[in-house]
Amino acid sequence: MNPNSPQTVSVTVADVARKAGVSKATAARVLGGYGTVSDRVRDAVTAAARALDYRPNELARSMTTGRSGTIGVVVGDIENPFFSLAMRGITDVARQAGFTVILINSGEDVSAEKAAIRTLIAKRVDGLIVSPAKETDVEHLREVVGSGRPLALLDRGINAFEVDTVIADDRQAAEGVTRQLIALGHRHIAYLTACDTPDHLFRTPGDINTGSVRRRIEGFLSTCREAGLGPVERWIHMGAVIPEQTRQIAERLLEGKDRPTAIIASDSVIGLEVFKTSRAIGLAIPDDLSLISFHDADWTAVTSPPVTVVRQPVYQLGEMAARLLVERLNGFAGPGREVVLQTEFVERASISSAPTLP
Amino acid sequence: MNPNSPQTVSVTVADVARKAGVSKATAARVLGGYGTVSDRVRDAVTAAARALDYRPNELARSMTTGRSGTIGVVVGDIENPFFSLAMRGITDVARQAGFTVILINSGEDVSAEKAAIRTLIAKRVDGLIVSPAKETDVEHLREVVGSGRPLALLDRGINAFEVDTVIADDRQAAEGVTRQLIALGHRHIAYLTACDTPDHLFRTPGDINTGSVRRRIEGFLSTCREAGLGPVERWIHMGAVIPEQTRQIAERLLEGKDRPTAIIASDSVIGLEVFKTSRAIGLAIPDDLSLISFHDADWTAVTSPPVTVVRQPVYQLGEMAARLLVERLNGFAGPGREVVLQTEFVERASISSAPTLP
DNA sequence: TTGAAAGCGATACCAG
DNA sequence: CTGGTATCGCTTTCAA
Repeated sequence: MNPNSPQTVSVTVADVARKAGVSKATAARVLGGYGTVSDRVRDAVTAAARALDYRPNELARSMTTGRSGTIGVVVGDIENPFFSLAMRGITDVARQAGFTVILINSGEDVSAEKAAIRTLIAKRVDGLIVSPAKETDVEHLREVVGSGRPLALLDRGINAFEVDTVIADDRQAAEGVTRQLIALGHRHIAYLTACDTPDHLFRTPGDINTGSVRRRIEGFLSTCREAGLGPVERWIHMGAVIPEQTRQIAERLLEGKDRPTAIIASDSVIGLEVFKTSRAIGLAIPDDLSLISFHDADWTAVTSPPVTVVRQPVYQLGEMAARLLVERLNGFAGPGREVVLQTEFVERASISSAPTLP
Repeated sequence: MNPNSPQTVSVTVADVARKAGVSKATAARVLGGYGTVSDRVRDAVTAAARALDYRPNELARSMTTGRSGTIGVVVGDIENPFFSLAMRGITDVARQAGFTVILINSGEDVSAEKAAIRTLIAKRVDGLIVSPAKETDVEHLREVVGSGRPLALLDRGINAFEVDTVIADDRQAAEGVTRQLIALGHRHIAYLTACDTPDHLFRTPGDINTGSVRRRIEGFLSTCREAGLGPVERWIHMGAVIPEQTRQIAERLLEGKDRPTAIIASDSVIGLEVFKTSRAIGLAIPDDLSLISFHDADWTAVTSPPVTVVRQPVYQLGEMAARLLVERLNGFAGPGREVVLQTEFVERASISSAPTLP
């Protein structure tokens, strides 16, 4: 058969074996690279395989070995630069370790996350990396570990049970920036996040389902309280899910009579929108308003003024999660590990001393 | 068995059948949702499945059906906002159509791309979406269609053989922006791209392996020539792969004696670096230098001045590629289709009349 | 070192 | 409507 002709039906080990004049088992041994075979036979089989353009069927292999060579990844939204960069870290490590990656977006929706995990288990992934949408609803994650598959959590931890977790030191980072703002004389600081509650009101950190954000808010609150500052719970504004909502929140905030002199944005998408809004309103950064954003997105360096940010080691977060998972896949069986990566405070020009308000 | 207990060995149709007191075939029919069964039996099997916490094994299913329910996607770099957004379009369509997505990064390297495709075929993906690193080296893509699997090309076409292709109207877009600059009096316009040749010198569009960029350059060149402008080939600068290289190119260009009065950046990463560099050098945009960038990245709207860009329908590019592929997967067998999506010229404030140079 | 044969977990055809 | 059985392509004992 012409090797270039469209190959409708795939050639199997049996075909190669026949052509090479050996048994199926022997052909499989050289094709699969296991067991021992004589050089003469190896050459014959290899030649036959090449002639027939043999392509191994990984599905069949997985059936018998029980390992699929794939890891499943569930993230909120691959379009988000945070996740796409973390994903790059994951895929790099995975490929190097010989694994392939199946990606599913949850859209930060728990039921979609559950469906995703079901699908991945059905596909018999060897392990999973998940960035859980909610820390309070984790039965499906428990099932994963129950199924015997290793699980690594990305950016958001679940204290409830023992799995490998990789997060950044969000709490300390939040404490640091808050302290900084307070030192500059700010007495009313707003914190904007995409997280939300049914009635859009913040009461306690327990209301926050996203671990990274909850830790930041805890740090923010405790630092404000230590400094004896006002009704800090009311300074936390939720529901900045899409730019339009963020804009509305920012407008209400900045045009109100008791406006904050500083804003902490929980991610770069929010930071960008706050930046735009304050400009639209005519407030000057940093003179009228100080702004600090989490996530060192590329645009933060080119605005006027450039934005002071908390740089998270996003690529490394993904890399480490994959590394921990691969270790498990290779047999490591110790207790769940929690890795906390350091953030970095990048000082630029969007914060200054608090203005003296009327 | 306690349903919460770690389930080391997976339960199969045979187990469910036994528990329900029916044959394997019958249990498989209700579990797989095919064939016909009586209500009584259906209930019994369903109950047994639930009690045993049965999880279907998609691998086994794929073995017999020959369909894996997965599509493979090979992109240059998922970290790049262009690809991550396109990927979002792909995954959205795929999920809705009941497919799952395996993602592999090629790093714009052809040999990695080849390996990726081998892997994906071994995993028996039902179809592939590829953004080919080089248009001149496509034997492996030919093999894909030879294997009987549908293939869709993203952002970069291969005229050589018939597959579905989705691109943007890069050529017209480039013509448009070039015409605009010429109308504003610019007589020396530079084009910066990440594409490269061994000696870093541009000679003909044939040197450009990335289809989208080649088409833009063709449009740029022909428009300049029509206007009777200078040594246009020398206005094309290659090798702006990483920010550092881009900076060097931009510095050399802007500090040279015959400096261009306008720059077209082939993507937003390059545009960002040109913006930074011109500011560092002390050239004012748009008075000293006009800048137009491809890709409407989010930062382009918040700089001072905001940057004029060519907006590409990136999400839709991915969406459409997936849509075409899914159609094939559902049996469509017509000839290869080429879909060209419209770009949009977003006029902001980074271009103006050419300055009168000394 | 090699071969025969038994799975892996589903689907699908053919009888009954 | 239900059951028996061959089959998918590969791995993996177990003997020879």
